[in-house]
Amino acid sequence: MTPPQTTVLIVDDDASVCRSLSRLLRQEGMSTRSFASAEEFLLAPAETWRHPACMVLDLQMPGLNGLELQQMLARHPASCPIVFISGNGTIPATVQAMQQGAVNFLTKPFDSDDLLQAVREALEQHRQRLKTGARMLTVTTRIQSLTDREREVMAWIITGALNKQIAAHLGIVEKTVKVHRARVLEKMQAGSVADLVRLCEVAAFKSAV
Amino acid sequence: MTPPQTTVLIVDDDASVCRSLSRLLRQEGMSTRSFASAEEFLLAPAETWRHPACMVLDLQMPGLNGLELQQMLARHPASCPIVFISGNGTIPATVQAMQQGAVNFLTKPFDSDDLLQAVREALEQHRQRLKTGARMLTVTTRIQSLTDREREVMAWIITGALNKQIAAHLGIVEKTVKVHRARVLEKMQAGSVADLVRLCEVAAFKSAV
DNA sequence: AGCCGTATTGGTCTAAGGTCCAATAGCCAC
DNA sequence: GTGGCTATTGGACCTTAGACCAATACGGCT
Repeated sequence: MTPPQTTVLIVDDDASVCRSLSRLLRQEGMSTRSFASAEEFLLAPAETWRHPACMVLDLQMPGLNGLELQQMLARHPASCPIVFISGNGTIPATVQAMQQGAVNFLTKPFDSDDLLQAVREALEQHRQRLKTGARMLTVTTRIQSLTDREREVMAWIITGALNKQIAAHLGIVEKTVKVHRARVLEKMQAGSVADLVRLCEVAAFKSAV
Repeated sequence: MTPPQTTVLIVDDDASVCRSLSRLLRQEGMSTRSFASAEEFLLAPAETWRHPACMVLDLQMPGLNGLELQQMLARHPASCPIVFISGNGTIPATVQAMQQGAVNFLTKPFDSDDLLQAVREALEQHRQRLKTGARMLTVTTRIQSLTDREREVMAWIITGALNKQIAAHLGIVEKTVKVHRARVLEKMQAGSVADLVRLCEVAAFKSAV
């Protein structure tokens, strides 16, 4: 009962591994997509890992290896969790992979159930990431819709400063601050200062001080 | 130039490993304490890992092994980061150790520099944990100093509710809410509602709704 | 019984926030 | 230049919040 649009991306230079993995995962209702190398994967459109997805990544491959690909993807904010598989992996490689956020590191031949469990966990992680990412996006979008002045005022509001104090800091009249304040709450879709503070937290918007 | 009171706890059944590790770390200005087994470690007072500290833990030991000890310590909120060392560790063991939060997993014989680097990273992690832990403690202490009613009112305040609305929810008069509100801000040492919201965030104090 | 902490309510007064209204000035683009 | 966006200010009016004072009621503790 895996939800729709659940996709697992398989990167392995061994075509037979890709095939068998693909078969296994499709039996579980997941769709798959295989790549014979890291380079081939990188050429795929970013759209590919938009939906709840994860990767099953081989450690040793000609060209870019799994760890290098992982590093490249780590830079990307919306990259998907990785389950490593390896024929003859080493402990240092395992450590590095895990330190960089891999969900699991399985050695070939691996147990089907182990892989399935790891993939499910990875998918769950990705679902969470997408959720928090989406929330952050909506908030940052709202922040960008503010004018510079409004952002400035907001920075002071979330410090708990009074309108009078904000006015003094900005060299303007209290009345103007009120106007900005009202517009900030409106644009940010915050019903109160408390809401505004929480919104700024999720977007990591820091105050002036 | 390691700061004072930096302690590394070594748990290894091989006395020679304890000795050489101890010598290495002391040369770097850290104090050490060795334990021949997990059981011996557990008998030590919790005070031992109060200060910036970390553990160097052997995977294979008679009695409780390293992973089991790690699991037991994971339950403890103020446990210290762990650097694993192992003579003949496996990849599955490495994965488990890392999934449970280990800083690193080194194989014997390991490079002194690698170990030192891992230990330094572990100490840094512990420092951070202590810091956030201390902050959380002060906040939860303040929350505990509130009366039940005050906590109730605070829960509504951080939703952004007006005094009048809070009064309606609690079936009391607005005036009373004002009194509670003032006392909450005072006891929580929050200069404003914005501060209060942030304090509640770090203590994971959730509102009623 | 008397004291203390807690919860509750009352009043008054000041300061601050929010909501209408309307207006001016600078800047950029069509 | 005209129109639109932005920043700014003004006023009137109402709602809230906060600070000061004081009071009652209940329960636990000495």
